[in-house]
Amino acid sequence: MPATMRDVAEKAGVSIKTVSRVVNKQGEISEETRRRVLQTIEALGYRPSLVARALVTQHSCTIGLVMADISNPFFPEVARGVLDRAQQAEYNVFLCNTGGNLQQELQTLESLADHGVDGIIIIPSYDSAQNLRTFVKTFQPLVLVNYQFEHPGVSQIIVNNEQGAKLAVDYLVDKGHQKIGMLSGVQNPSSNRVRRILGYRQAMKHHGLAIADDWIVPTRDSTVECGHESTHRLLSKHPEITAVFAYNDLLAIGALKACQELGRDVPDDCAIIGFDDTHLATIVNPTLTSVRVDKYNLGYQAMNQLLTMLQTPSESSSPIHLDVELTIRQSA
Amino acid sequence: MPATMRDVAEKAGVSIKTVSRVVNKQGEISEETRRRVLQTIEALGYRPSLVARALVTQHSCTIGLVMADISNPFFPEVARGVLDRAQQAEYNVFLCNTGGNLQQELQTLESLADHGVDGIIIIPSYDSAQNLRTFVKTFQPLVLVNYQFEHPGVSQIIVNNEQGAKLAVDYLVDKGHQKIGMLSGVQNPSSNRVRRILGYRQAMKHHGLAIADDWIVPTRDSTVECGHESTHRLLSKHPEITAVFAYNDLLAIGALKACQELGRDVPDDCAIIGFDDTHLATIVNPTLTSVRVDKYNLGYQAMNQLLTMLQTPSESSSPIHLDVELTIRQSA
DNA sequence: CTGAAAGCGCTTACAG
DNA sequence: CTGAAAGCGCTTACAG
Repeated sequence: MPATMRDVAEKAGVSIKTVSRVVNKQGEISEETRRRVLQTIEALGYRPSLVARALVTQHSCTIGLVMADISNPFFPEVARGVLDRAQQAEYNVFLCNTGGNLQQELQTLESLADHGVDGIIIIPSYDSAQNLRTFVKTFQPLVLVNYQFEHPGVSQIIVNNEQGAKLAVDYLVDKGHQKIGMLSGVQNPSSNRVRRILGYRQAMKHHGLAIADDWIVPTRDSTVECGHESTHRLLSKHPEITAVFAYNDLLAIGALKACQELGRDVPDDCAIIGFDDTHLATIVNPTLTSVRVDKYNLGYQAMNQLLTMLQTPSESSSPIHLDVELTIRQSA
Repeated sequence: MPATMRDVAEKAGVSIKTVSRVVNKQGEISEETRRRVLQTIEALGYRPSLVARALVTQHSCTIGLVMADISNPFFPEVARGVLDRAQQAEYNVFLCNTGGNLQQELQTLESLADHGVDGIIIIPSYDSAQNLRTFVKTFQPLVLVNYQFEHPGVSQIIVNNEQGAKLAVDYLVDKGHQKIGMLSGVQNPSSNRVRRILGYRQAMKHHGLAIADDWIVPTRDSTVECGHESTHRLLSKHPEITAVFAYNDLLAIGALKACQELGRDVPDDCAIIGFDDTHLATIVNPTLTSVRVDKYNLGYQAMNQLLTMLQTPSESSSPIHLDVELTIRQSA
């Protein structure tokens, strides 16, 4: 049985309240009492129970981090950013993996609330809107990563997707490409997806370049396999295309494979650019040029924003946009 | 302010205790009262506070998961296994990332104890022994992943490293290789490392094959770059080597690059086998043959073992060994 | 089948 | 500078 505050108080011959004051460094205390209490704490190896404290302060120093799939190389970096910032502030973090299942997502959120977390950071799925609407009624504050959803008590950290697509297209055009295809990812209305497509369209337009409708190919999934298949189809049907901009690195890596099989040299016969700049980009051959998202910072800023909201609950922030850059490697 | 048990009791016109009984499905209750209480709970959107419950039951339904680096592709899979099993049992999981820093590891462990977790799963660093000895005195139960440390209240889940090395060597020998080098990873006494080297030595011996001392090359780090450099040196100094067994996939991928630069075809001029079978193995070209570790299951079994210990605290288990297999792809 | 009392380990006003 | 009382939201014996 670990020692309690009462144990310390009895052994030191003071009241519980005095021990509490020493532990929390609040109020004036005679130096002598303080020392004696501190010694007793040391001797008994006393540590305050955060559970008991949480019950009375309604403040647990814990938060929840909810995402679809920690196995996806994008997420661990975000998690690390959250964890590092949380640790600085002496918060502990519950990690929850929903597997992209909406029902489980809602259960998870409620379970976190039951555990008394002070706030939640969530990277929603494209179709989480209903869950968020339901949940935000009973729980705040919330920080959303890469998700458009305005609500009091809710903050958003969003990657500048349009800028990323624009950087990719500008670079390709600068290299002399005019017929640029896009692997646009799973056909859903995720704002990540919509905005990357939008950025691509706008950039092309800005350069006075036309886009054939079927240069933009949605994929069944955002995997290497799908990138591979889709690129095969795209380049067979439209051999005039000399560059491919992919929704993410996995699709881009699939495109790399397809070009190899089609005997098209990368980047000379076909340039390829990915998105996210995961660690996979440096491992493939040729290495992948990719739009770099500072995933660690995404998590770090999300936690930082949550801490701000925890301090000043009134805080109603407009979305924070995170800039991206283009990391140039061999594939383009 | 969320509704409390007292709110429900008052509104339903019963005692707090009766509400508690309904919520916890314990004791006999007249069907009519039960229904009325349930209705009130629904109406008020009441959810029991797990914090309050934890304080009295000394049982929080939370555990801690401690690791060095969630960014390393090995760990997210383990985490997923832990999370899935935890969720089945309605446990929530605190994730802690130590960055391999021993001081932070200890602080993290103590912070988890302060938060009242029921148990902890830790993937220790090679030099965590002192921390574990200190911490286990005040906190149990503990489950260690891939770490040798016998103690009451401590269980271990360990990958069968020797078997993995043996599978790799057996396969290479079967393919006609006799001079097999090894990239043995960072020179530290981690049991993973020691046992993979041991397995390699034993398997070679078993086939009657000699090993020159400098066929086993430690690396500065376990990264692609180090695998790259080390393989360059190894193959320049010992061109007779026709196969390389690497401590992990990253080193093996570095070896792949080195062979390419040296003009040695993989697998014909030099076969390469990695360890862990991370998702990187399928992405490189040629794809990497690797000793498959069921990382998800490693986490799943760890959580399972922790749950067992939580139910029967006496449980003093011997280490659980997880078998591995060889996933054959193009590199060997 | 239901309830009043005590207590989990702390902190928060309120006194002195 | 220090303490006694009440209470955070529950559960655990103990009664009836």
